[in-house]
Amino acid sequence: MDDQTRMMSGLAGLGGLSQADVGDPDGVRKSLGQPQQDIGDILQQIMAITDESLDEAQARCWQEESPAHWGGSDDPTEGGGAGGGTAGGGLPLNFQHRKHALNCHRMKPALFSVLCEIKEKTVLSIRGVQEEDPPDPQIMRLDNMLLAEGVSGPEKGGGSAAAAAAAAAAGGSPNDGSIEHSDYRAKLAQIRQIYHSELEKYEQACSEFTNHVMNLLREQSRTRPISPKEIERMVAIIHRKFSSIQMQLKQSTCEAVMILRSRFLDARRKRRNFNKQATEVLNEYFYSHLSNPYPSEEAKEELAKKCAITVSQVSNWFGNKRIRYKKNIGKFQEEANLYAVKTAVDAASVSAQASQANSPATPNSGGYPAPCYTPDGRL
DNA sequence: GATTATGATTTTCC
DNA sequence: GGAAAATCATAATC
Repeated sequence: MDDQTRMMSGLAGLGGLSQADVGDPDGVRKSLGQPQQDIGDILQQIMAITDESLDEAQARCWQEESPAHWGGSDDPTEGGGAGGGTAGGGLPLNFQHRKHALNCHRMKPALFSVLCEIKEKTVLSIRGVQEEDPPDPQIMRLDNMLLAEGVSGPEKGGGSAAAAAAAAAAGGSPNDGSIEHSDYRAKLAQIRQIYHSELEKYEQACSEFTNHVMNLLREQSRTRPISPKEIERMVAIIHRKFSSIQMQLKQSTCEAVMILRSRFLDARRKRRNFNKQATEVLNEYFYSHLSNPYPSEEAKEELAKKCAITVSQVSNWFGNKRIRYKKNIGKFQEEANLYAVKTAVDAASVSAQASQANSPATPNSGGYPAPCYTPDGRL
């Protein structure tokens, strides 16, 4: 059954109602001029009003209607009949009257529901497919990032968690209490504040605009068929528009956090010398394994634990030490002698077996360490 | 303030 | 991918 047939059959069903069923408010009788208004005529009236623009209607009514008809109206919404015969909006009274009569008609909701149904199944059904968008992955990424950085969601002490993570990543202690750390927190809190303030503004504007549009559509739904579903769709469209603005805000915030974070990490590059004990442990290992100063992963972990530094710091230290020793053996000779003696003393105090266990590769224990190169030119 | 020492990063090589 | 080599950046020393 096509829409037109369905509409007509629906209307035919409505037409079968008795006058008592339909009712007949006085206003309608007066305005339509017939005690038993045919349903088709009502439909025609509706179509006439809804199809034509206000300007067209106004122009037509001004031409068609004689001034004698402009006398007055029982429509309280009109501006009264005296002095000119037009309603508040400048529309002829007849036009206003007819509209009001239709609004009051008991059949209007049924007719409008049929029209809404037709409308729903034609134009809106096409849009409906496009409107069911999945959540935007970009927004999800931005949201996750803002959440992780402590900008959105519950406050993490001004982003101290992120700062701690950044500090840990840089190999430093998160409890440094450095100036950079507090600066980072303060600036992140500032970004957070601006973000929330702007977000609130957007949400408020969105809410206000949505309400405005909803009221407008509800008002218009008195004179043209607008289903609640259509209003919902319109609201969804508005929300999508505002969410695209929100995405820009989120992007800007993410960029600001990234810049701040990179500055913070740069600041963390400020190196701090390892403490004396850590340097001693590392040097001891280096000079006692001078023939093969390449600690295994296990040895690195052990050294890192002993020195309270990270494994990568141990790797860095050995990398630097190897290259610098190789470049200037003479300069390091004294230091090498010192640690050789120390190692010898230590070795004497512990069992030879323990000494072996401590040195997976053949250690240069005892004697003066001398540079030793591997065939490929390495130490 | 210049110099040196040293931890970290980047580039290059195998 | 790991190590060497070069380089950067800052702490420490004079």
